[in-house]
Amino acid sequence: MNLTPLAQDFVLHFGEMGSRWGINRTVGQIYALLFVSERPLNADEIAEALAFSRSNVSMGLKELESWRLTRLQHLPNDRREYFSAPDDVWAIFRTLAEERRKREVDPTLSMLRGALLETPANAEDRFAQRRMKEMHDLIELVTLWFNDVQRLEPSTLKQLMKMGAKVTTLLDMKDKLKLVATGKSEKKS
Amino acid sequence: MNLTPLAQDFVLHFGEMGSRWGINRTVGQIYALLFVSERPLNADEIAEALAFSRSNVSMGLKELESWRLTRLQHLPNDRREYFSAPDDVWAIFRTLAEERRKREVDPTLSMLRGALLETPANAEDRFAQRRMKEMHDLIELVTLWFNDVQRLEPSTLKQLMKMGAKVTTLLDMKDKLKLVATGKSEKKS
DNA sequence: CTATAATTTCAGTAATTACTGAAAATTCAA
DNA sequence: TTGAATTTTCAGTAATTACTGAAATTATAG
Repeated sequence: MNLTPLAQDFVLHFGEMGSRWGINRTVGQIYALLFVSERPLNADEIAEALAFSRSNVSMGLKELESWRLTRLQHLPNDRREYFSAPDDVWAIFRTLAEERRKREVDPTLSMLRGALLETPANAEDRFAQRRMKEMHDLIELVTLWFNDVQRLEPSTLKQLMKMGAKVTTLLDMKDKLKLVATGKSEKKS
Repeated sequence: MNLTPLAQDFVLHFGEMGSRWGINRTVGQIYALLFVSERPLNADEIAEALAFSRSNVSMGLKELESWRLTRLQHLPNDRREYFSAPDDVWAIFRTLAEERRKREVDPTLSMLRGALLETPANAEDRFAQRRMKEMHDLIELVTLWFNDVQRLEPSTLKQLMKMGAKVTTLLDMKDKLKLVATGKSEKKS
């Protein structure tokens, strides 16, 4: 199996990017390869295409499985395992986000909650706790929001994102309607 | 300068988290320390508090400066430089996101655009390009959206996030109003 | 079962990244 | 200017992380 220059570039770029996001370079490359590959690949094909040892590929695939980012299947009359990336790019990003939340965000939130329950030893601690509270509240807000919107239909989500900051016009509209309904006149901002 | 157990835990946790997000552990610790510190700190204080060499702190602070995450100031009658984290947690997250976009997302988008302009060598390339297009479009959509909403007032943003998926009710409302305005009756979904 | 194909594990090694101390460079008060 | 204080640089080393090949394990066709 030989990579075309096009696939080559993509794979190398994602290896690089992966390593900037705390993902092992080879794992990034393996996933990039699966992502652009039309048919599922077995470990030997991956090893050959990327020139990694078979054992390295095995570990990389294990890692990807632990992130729930791969699909595993079997082909008729072939004992080997074939791997692929999900068809839906949105699903991939969502899984990645969910998994990072579980591994990094949730533990951080509980560390912060624990710290906020401690009795501050002095003025510095009191200040530190105030800061931790700010961080906790921000992370929690974003997490809850994310949890909420990730359940939306991708089409709805796309529609919302395309509106961007214009969603605020909807907020304004809502407020105006409310004012009309209650018979109050609009306030000046 | 001696860290209380409270600050200690926080600092160690963020060192750990940093390293999972592609940020050097000591840089994460330095920033965590600045974040929970009420007054700005100089490099020697940081080095002592975290038991790093002075040169390591120097490099860490340089790194943080390159991310635009620190404020640098001088105290009266003191030649040393004092560092602090911005007061506003939202601002910190926004800066981090902006900087990551500049360093990782934008280069990825241009790599993808370049790849999409190439003439595919074969069927595999054609498929790969289709996948890259999907990824490109998703990243672009999210980036534009982010760019858009980050300009909102933090209070507006908070209000929107608290609504979460309920923003869709606003969308529905908008659609209904439009239908009323154009004299059409509501369709069944 | 048995033989073989496929996968995983893991100890050893390679490669990378992080850190230090010493020296160089810079800054600034006098 | 000068020289002490401060910061930065960087070569060398330490620590960590990644990778490999050989051996062990697991799976399955016959």
